[in-house]
Amino acid sequence: MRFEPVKKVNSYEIIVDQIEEGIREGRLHPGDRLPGERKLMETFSVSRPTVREAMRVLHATGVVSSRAGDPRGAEILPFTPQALERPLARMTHQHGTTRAELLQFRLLLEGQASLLAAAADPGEAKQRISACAAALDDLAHRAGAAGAGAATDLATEFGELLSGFHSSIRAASGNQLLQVTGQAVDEALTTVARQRLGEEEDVPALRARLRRSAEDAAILTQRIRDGDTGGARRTATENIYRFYKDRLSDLELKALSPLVG
Amino acid sequence: MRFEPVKKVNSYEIIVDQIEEGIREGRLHPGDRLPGERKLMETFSVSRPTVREAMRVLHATGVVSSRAGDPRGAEILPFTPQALERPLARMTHQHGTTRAELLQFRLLLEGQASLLAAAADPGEAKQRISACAAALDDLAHRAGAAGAGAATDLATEFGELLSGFHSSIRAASGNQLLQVTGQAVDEALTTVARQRLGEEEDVPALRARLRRSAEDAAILTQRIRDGDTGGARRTATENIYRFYKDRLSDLELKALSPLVG
DNA sequence: CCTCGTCAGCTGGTCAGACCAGTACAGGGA
DNA sequence: TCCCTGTACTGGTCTGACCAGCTGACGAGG
Repeated sequence: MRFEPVKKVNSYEIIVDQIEEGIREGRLHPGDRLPGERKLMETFSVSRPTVREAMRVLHATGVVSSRAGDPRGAEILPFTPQALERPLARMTHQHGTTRAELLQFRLLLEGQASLLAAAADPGEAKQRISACAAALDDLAHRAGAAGAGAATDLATEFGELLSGFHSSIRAASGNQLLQVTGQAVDEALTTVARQRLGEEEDVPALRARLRRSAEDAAILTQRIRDGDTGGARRTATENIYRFYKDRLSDLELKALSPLVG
Repeated sequence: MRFEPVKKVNSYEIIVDQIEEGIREGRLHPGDRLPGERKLMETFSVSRPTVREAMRVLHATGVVSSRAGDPRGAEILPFTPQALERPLARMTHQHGTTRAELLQFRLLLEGQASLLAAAADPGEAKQRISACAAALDDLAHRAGAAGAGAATDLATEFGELLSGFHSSIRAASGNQLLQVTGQAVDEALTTVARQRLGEEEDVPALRARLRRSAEDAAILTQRIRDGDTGGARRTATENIYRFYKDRLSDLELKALSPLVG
């Protein structure tokens, strides 16, 4: 006979589980309202602090939102990628995850996202990719012609457009997991690594890089529109690899190289 | 002049942020102990319920663990993949993520993990892959010869070994993000989809599938040991694809096919 | 000397009751 | 009709209390 270790279940966990189960099973939908705390303490037969601890957990994990004074009670929120970012960021910092691993994972995801996007049926999602690529191209021309604006502003706008381009590819892949995970990794990288990358860069170099990225994006877009799955994957990984090539250590590049080509 | 929207920060969030920041910046390490709640309410100048709400959040997200009566206070935990499983599972259920997407994501991750494992230097991690493949082979032979045991027991042991095999590959990839994400998706799939898959299966069919999986694992192991990155990726995806081929709808298979080969 | 049961002093878990600031909404004033 | 205000709630926070459980020290027994 086998025994099981005694696991004590705190009261708040029971409440959290019941509410999350209600959401999972479709009895509670985003936008629905939970009863007030004083009502909940009756239905669960616990005191208000216990109810509050449960609500705190649901609040902190992005399941519900509540405002003081709102007589409609806490609102059930739709899922957000942000819910994944917290643990991802924690893992990155605490678990000894290096920047190289983060980049490697990103390269891997973007490559597969491009492949799936190429395999997907043409439609609105693919048009958004083209629009994002066009916006990048537009910025590249504007920056080259006018030459106005500080380097940091240009770099920021550039980064946002590039991020949006990749986001549109992930969206076109048709896989929400890929989409959300990619977004979380993307933002984690922004937070973690941006300060050490591309800070000290003069304007001409930035413009050159911008032009190159715009061209790369155009090529990748074409591959995806052509439905060239293998080519899209290869182009996406090569683009990102080249993007980082001059600014990473040999050790970090070595981690990325197996995924290229 | 630009104004910012008023964001009300609850007291507990300040405490949570401070503790998480301490962990991020290396002032608090896993295994360290936090002061008791009554001590914390002094240092943060708040009441005990507020401290408790903060501790609840940290407890629920797997950052700390606490037991009643322990005078050493709450313990800071190391990061666990389980922290990602919660939001992943929630996303799967609530955000309309289908089983096809989950499988697609898994196929994608396992393929890339095998590629990276093949690219990695030989070492202890690769030996563990061989050991897991050998264990699968052993079970296949034992099941074929003795024929004892119920089908469910056999299926359970089979599933655990196969899961361990894939886990060892992810570990050998050298990327913790890949490892953790893969594990989370794996377990999410187990929870979500197992009841609808492989339930009604007779023993001979199960044995045949077991033998096939053991052979597949052996081939994949060889590719990884040979350092054949492309071959490892292809073999891994094909194996998983064939594993599911007879038990999924055409629509689901169509989602997987772009990743195969 | 070592082992083991006992017990005090703490811990976290839970409760009851209270006050305050903030919100929604109905009803009265313009 | 519109705006304003009051009211009756809400959640946020605090105080104070009790209980069950753990740890570690102490002392009885070997």
